[in-house]
Amino acid sequence: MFIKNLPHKTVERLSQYRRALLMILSKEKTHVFSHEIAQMLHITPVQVRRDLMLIGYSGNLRKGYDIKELIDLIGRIIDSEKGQRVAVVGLGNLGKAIISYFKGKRSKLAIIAAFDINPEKINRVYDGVACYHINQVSEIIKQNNISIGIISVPSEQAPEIAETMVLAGVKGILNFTPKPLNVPPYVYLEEYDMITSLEKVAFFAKKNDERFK
Amino acid sequence: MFIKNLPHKTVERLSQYRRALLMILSKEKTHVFSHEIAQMLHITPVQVRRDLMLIGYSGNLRKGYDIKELIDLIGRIIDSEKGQRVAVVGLGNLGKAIISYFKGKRSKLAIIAAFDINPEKINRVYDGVACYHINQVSEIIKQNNISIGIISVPSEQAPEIAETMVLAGVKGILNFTPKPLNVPPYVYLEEYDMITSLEKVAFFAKKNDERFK
DNA sequence: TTATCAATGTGAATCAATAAACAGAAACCC
DNA sequence: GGGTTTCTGTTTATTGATTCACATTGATAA
Repeated sequence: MFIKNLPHKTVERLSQYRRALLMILSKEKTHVFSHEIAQMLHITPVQVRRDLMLIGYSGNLRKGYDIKELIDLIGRIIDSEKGQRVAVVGLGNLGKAIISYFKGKRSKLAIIAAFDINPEKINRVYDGVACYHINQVSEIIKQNNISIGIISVPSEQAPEIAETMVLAGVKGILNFTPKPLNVPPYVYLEEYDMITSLEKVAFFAKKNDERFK
Repeated sequence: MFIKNLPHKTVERLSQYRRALLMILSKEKTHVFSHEIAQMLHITPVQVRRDLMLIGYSGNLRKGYDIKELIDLIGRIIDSEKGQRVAVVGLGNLGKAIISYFKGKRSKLAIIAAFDINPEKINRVYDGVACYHINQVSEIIKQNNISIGIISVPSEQAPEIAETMVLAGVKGILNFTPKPLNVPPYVYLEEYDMITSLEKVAFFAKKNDERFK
């Protein structure tokens, strides 16, 4: 499946649509309206329809969208056909949280290795994921054809880990440290900065507080 | 300090500018150029200057911006004068990670309480933060005038916790569960969805992989 | 069978964010 | 002291994302 230049925000929402649809799939409904999807995610129905238009999916007038078909289609667009493997570097609280949040969620996207520097963690298995020493990152990534790396080490170590990962061949990095990273253009980088998010919430909370009486 | 309608993205970057500036403050430089800030965060110098323009800060031509002054000004804009208190509900791996990431970072924004349902955690102190039973959320929030809540419980419980928090008077919520929440307009809500982020990275990683041969 | 209704699909308009372009001024150099 | 360089500050243009407005159409009901 190949669609040119899907907007970033649309990709995010497709992931969310799929999750929401999987949740209602059981409920013996076969179809769903754009306004129902919209309500689940607190967005507008137009937004939903536009996104579906972008991926070329048509609903039935008056019946809505076929849930199963849509889940399938989203999968064919955002998943990689032959699957993608993921490694988590840094198995502190955050690393563990990521693994357990993600466990068993997507068959096409699997966390298959973790790395840490703490000897007590190495050669153990957490939630089904084996942990190796951090100096094996390159080796394990190459061996297992891992294409995505998650960085959850202390900030100072992030740039070095990123470089190792890039050299070992990952194609995407999700960085949980507040350290901005530098990667070549053929590697997709997503920064995920908890501290900034919290300060942002604090700012707008304060602002709302002033505005609403 | 009061500036009308700062764009969301600018607020995020201000938080990042401050962090970056605090890091170079030691290095006995007193001034910094827009292109230096830009380089640290991998954005363009124009972006930096525009943001600073929006908060009404002027640099010295040829010398750049006074680091100390700028840190101060950002503080006066994004921090609340009398400080804001934060509670974390759900002290699993993620909750702990948040607390330790945040520890000692900002004096005006302090995590002062955590909540869990596990008796082993209750009445203990993690990284300086006391943990209470989850049914005390409302009470403790009111008592301590906590204005910001972080939700890191399992998804199913998120809506209930959010409602409790809102009723107890929080003004902002940072939601780490993938469950979209419904809050009144006077409460600022930020959704922070790790699974979507990872799927997004996977999508663009795949796409890059196809594009760059 | 015709009118009405309730949904989709989409061009055009609006809004938000980023980048480009450039005027202006302090410092520097000769 | 005049010219050049290098930076800021801001206006304008561009790009990206969302919303509006409405044409269209299948189902339903009178």
